[in-house]
Amino acid sequence: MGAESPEPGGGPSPRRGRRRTMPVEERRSHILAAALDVFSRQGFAQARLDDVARQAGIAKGTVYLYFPTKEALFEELIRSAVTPVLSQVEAMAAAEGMPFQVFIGRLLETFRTEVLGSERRKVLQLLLREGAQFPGVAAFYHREVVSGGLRLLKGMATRAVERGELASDAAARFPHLIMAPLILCVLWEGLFGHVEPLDVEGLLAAHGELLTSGSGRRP
Amino acid sequence: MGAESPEPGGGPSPRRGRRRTMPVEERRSHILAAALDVFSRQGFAQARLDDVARQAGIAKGTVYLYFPTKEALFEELIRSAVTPVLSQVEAMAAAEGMPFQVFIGRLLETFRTEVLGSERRKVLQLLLREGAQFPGVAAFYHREVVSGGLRLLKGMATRAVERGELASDAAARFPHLIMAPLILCVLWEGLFGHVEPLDVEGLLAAHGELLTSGSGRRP
Amino acid sequence: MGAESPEPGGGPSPRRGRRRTMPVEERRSHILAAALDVFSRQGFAQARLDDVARQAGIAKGTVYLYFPTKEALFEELIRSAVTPVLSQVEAMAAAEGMPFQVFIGRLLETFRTEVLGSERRKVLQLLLREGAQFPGVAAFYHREVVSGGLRLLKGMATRAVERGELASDAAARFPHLIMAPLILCVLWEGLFGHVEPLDVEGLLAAHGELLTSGSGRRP
Amino acid sequence: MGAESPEPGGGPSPRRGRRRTMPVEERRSHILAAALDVFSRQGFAQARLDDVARQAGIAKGTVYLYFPTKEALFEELIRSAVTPVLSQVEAMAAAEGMPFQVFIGRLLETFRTEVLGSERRKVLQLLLREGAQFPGVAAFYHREVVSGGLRLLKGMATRAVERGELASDAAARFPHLIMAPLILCVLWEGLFGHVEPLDVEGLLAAHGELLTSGSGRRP
DNA sequence: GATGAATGAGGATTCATTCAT
DNA sequence: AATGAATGAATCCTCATTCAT
Repeated sequence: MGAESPEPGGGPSPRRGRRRTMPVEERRSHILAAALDVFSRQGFAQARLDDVARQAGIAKGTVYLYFPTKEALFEELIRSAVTPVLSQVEAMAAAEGMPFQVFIGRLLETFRTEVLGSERRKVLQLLLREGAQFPGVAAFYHREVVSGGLRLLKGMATRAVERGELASDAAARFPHLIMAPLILCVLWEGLFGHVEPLDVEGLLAAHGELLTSGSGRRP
Repeated sequence: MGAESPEPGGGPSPRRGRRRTMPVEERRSHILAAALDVFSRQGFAQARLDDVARQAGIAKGTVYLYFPTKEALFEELIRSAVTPVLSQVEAMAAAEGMPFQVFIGRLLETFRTEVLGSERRKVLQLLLREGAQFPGVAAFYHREVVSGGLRLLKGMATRAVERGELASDAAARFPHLIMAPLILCVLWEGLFGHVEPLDVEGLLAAHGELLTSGSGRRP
Repeated sequence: MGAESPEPGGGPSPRRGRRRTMPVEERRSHILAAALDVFSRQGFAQARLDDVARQAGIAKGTVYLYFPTKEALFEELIRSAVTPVLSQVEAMAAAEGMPFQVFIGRLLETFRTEVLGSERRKVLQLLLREGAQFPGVAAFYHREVVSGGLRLLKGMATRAVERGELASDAAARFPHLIMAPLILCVLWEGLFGHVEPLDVEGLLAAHGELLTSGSGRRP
Repeated sequence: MGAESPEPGGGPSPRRGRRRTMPVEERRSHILAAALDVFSRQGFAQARLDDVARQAGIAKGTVYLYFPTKEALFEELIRSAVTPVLSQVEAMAAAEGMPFQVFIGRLLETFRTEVLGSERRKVLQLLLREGAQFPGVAAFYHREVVSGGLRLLKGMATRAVERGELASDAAARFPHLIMAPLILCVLWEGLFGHVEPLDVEGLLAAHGELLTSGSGRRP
């Protein structure tokens, strides 16, 4: 009757959590890193934003100060991890006169250290697993990475064929073939890594061998 | 699975007089087929049992008469789709004296029609996407399919090297390389198929070419 | 590792609640009645669907089998309580030759018993309080009740003026004036009812008096 | 805004040198004005303190320097808008010998310009909509405005009856009847204003006519 | 066996309130 | 005093699972 509040028992209670203010971009990265970890471990749908927050050392609601929805967080995750990879390979490819065999060797090595051996592996796994549910992300990734990457590889392979470094133009026509085993490594690690670890180094070496097996100028 | 349980309510069950709308196994397959379709379109977590039931033309509760949980349904899905594929390739490999190049050609062709061009494609996509969340299923698949498949390919490739059909033993050491582009095709279709369709036939042909490029006895 | 489930601790637990199946329409009404009660006591925004469910004696999720959203529930609430009232007054007005004073008396009496003294009072209170937040509902109510009601009153008042029963055509031009005190009663009950109860009967009688005060044929 | 802050690096704070951007009372009114606008547009529960702050041109936290809770803000809102209205009418009523008809005319006119045509309309709408959720506010409003207002009207009407200016004592017994159409106007504007605008001037004139219809000394 | 209405735990999202700066 | 990032309780809604028929 005389009570002012419509629901006497309700209302938020006092807070206790410690607060740390942090540069916006740094916190953003923290959240993205936590999200990458949680999403890649649990899968997008299974992951709880709560876990992401806890992993990032912040409160649930704080995530929403940086990303409007769970989906947006996922999309940003993929987006933010994209540019660095490609540019590195592009730089590598820019070196004129590099033999195809050397290029492939460096490419595989780069992939091994910069993707398989880093957090980027998780990004790629995430894309491979969840991409079908996020057409926009898949299209973005295709546009920003796949398309350019394949074009670059196609160019290198084509040049190699023209120079007589490659007996077959298979890789020039389908540069996908250069990437396929790399993708396989990423997948294997996620699926069967615990059952039967893969000798990635050996596999990639063998792949390089196969790619350039018919190489050498035929008289 | 649940089909064998006696009347839960007790009392004498007039079991023989009952006519089933459909043989148990047939209904099971219907459910599995529906689940495959729904799961592969929506992803395991996103898929609703309601949709599976509707697609199977039955009531939601009926699914639980055949599979105890959603996860069990998923696991059965993968399990039930496994055996047929392998045996076919094994039969193919059994033919003595078949040149490696021919074997590879048939393998790729079989994969193209029997996997990419069939419902099995969905099974594989599903495994690739969800396998990491189902360690048991992944282990099962590795044990029942991957392991044996790789062993078979390894044997074939090794024989080919011994016969001098292959210049490099790369594929013999890492038969994964034979499968990688096939896996790539399955992935591509799910991820980028709508953005940039893949010339699967061409790619597989190029792959076969590359695999056997150094082949043939050098004079 | 060998566990099948991605999250061993998760998943729903067994249920205990009693279930009662009930004719669909009956259950719908139960929910609407509960919603009316809860919404009118707490206000739409403050009300929890949980409370509505508890009041209806069902589980939270069951509400969603009958109404897609909280808003839809609110809208149905208003919609479902609309038609009966108007038709009753229309029937009353249909009696030819009824003196205006008698009509007004009956109208006020009907409003007192059928609205103020029933659940419809809550519907009206709800509409008055929340209508501004639900333009669709307000428009619906205007179209289905207000508009027709005012037209009816206007007709009656106009006839009364023509017959010389009313000295002033004020009510004929603005039949809203006939309704205003009724609305006031509904508001008062919700706002000040506990502080100072209103003598509704007296007020309505006085209103009727005032409406027809100048009545009687002037020579 | 931030320009006034002293050296953040520490040292003794020269507090006396601080100039406030704005006198406390002025800022309070700004917040109340903003709250009135936001609350009356969105409803109390739906309104966000964030919006109030933005509308007031201050930060969210600043609101809490002036009002302890959202509810307190609402209550102050109603409280602060109360006194001015009543006193004006009281002043008007103080004029001895004013004919009732004239008084009513002025009252309605005052209401039309000072309430319907001003921010006070929003206060009244807010009270009518949310009052039931704030018993304390409703009681306050009843005590400070309604009660006194009705007493005043009752007095005027009673005098008019005694003077023979009114044929009926209906309005003297229930001065609510004088207010009812005014309330209706406020409600209508919020509910149906966009669907069917109300001719407020006409309606109020008709109301005045009706109130005094039997008036004038009968010869 | 088959059904599908009912259940209720779970999780994304909101927002009043706090507090370090 | 003012700020606004951070907090986390609260709640709508979903959907795997159950069970009365």
